[in-house]
Amino acid sequence: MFIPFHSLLSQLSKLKLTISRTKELHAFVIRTHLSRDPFYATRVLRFYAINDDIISARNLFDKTPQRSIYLWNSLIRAYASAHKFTDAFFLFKDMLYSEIKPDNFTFACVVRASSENFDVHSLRVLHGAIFLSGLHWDFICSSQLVSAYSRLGCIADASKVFSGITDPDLVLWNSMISGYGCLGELEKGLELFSRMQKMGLRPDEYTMVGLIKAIYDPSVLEIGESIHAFCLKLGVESNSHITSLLVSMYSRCKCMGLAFRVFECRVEPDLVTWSAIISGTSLCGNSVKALDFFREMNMKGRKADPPLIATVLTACSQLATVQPGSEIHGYAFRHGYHMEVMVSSALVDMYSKCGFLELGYQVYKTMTFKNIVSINSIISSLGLYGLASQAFQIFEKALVEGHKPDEATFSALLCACCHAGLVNDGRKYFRRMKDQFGIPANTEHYIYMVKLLGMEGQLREAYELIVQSLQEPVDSGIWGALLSCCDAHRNYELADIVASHLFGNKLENSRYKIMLANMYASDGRWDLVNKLRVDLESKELKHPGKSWITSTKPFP
DNA sequence: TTAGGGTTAG
Repeated sequence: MFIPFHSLLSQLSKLKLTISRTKELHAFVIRTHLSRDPFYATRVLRFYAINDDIISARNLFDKTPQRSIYLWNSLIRAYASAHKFTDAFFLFKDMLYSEIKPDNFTFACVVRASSENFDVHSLRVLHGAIFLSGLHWDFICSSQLVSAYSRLGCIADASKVFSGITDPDLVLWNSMISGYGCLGELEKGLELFSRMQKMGLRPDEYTMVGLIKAIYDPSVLEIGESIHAFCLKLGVESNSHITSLLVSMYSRCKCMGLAFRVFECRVEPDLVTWSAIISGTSLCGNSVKALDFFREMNMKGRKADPPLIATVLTACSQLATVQPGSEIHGYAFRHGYHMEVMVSSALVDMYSKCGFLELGYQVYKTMTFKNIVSINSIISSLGLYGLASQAFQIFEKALVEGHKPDEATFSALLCACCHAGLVNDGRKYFRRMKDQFGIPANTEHYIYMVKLLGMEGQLREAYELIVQSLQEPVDSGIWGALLSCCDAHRNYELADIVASHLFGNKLENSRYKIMLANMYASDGRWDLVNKLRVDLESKELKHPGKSWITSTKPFP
């Protein structure tokens, strides 16, 4: 039968085919010398890229003497989307030495690649090159710069790029709002949201995604509900991204009633939305119900993919029994997903949290492909069991094998140090993280360090570490950890200093106030205890009578 | 006058 290839050619660059059909078309392209035409060369190259045949794409590129900017950009993009970042950057460098100069789309592509490769250094170099090319006014370049800086947590840089644009378009506003959203900077996101509307721009689903992400906990539930209402007004609530994000948002706000309602409005939820309801339910402490959702999904004939299996395994790891988790292991095996790195890492985590470290270690050992996620999960597991030295060995071996540690690796290592009480090793890893790997310490790292130093009674050192290394306002969790140490060591002098930081930056909450009140009570400072009690009771907190005071000293 | 390329979810 005649294969109507000519009819396929018009949509060649968007065509995803079966392997045999791809081979046929490949043969056709060679037979007809189609790729010698500069226009078709690009289309064919993109066709190869979309069909995961990057080698043919490269061959075609090499054999095309007259390369247009389209051809260059298409191959750079093909490498970047295949996460072959080194190849993408090498090709970009070749381009700089060729007669074709990069345009705004080339820069947008490599900027995105540098952020996906977590490479801040390259990003800054590219930003400089964009500036020198005079492309910093371009919307396509600048929106990508805003997104890339935000993805890497450099929100100040993102904001600087954004403010440099006089009349930003919708995509630029959305990129900036999304950047703030990822960091939970709700106020700033809302401010931009209001400003863009004053400028006459109508928000769209991307805008709403950015805002929903900024709703981090129950204290801002009401704002979340207003954002939800705005989605209804815009008519974007049935968008699958919006649905799944609303489910996650209500779960973070511990408001499962609303999460279920959003979920039920969806006739055919996609896998991401199923995943959101499963992880949300589990996050709110009901892993049994989370597994019921998984069963329901299967009854409806939906087949889970590796990320969804990993989510279900995380729910299983919250249970006291290993049986559901091992059943999911069987499910993954039957569907051929047990060797997927995402699934195996979740299995390691699940088995160790359910009390079967040995089974988790077996899974880890049999993994054919390991990445930093799986390495982090075995380090965490070993740490959890107090086997710090084995965790350290895995870490060193991973370095030798060329793995690049990330912030979660150091969280796992510091956690292992905490469980084993290894203060000096903790200090050492904390230092190496910054000096050797250039990873800035995050809130979690500081909390582990505070706990570790607290164990040895080195409270001053912990305090100095916080004030020297972080800019105000320090995340309240770090001060909270130090406050607990002050309580344990009865260091009321330092507790006062910590309290002044907390109150000075409006970071105090009822938990810290109760902790402080107990310390003041133990210290006999009843005037301060009463002041805090009045404050707590005025906020109608449910702490009847004096029961929140646990001090052993008598209340006068 | 043929081409594509910038912001979203687990």
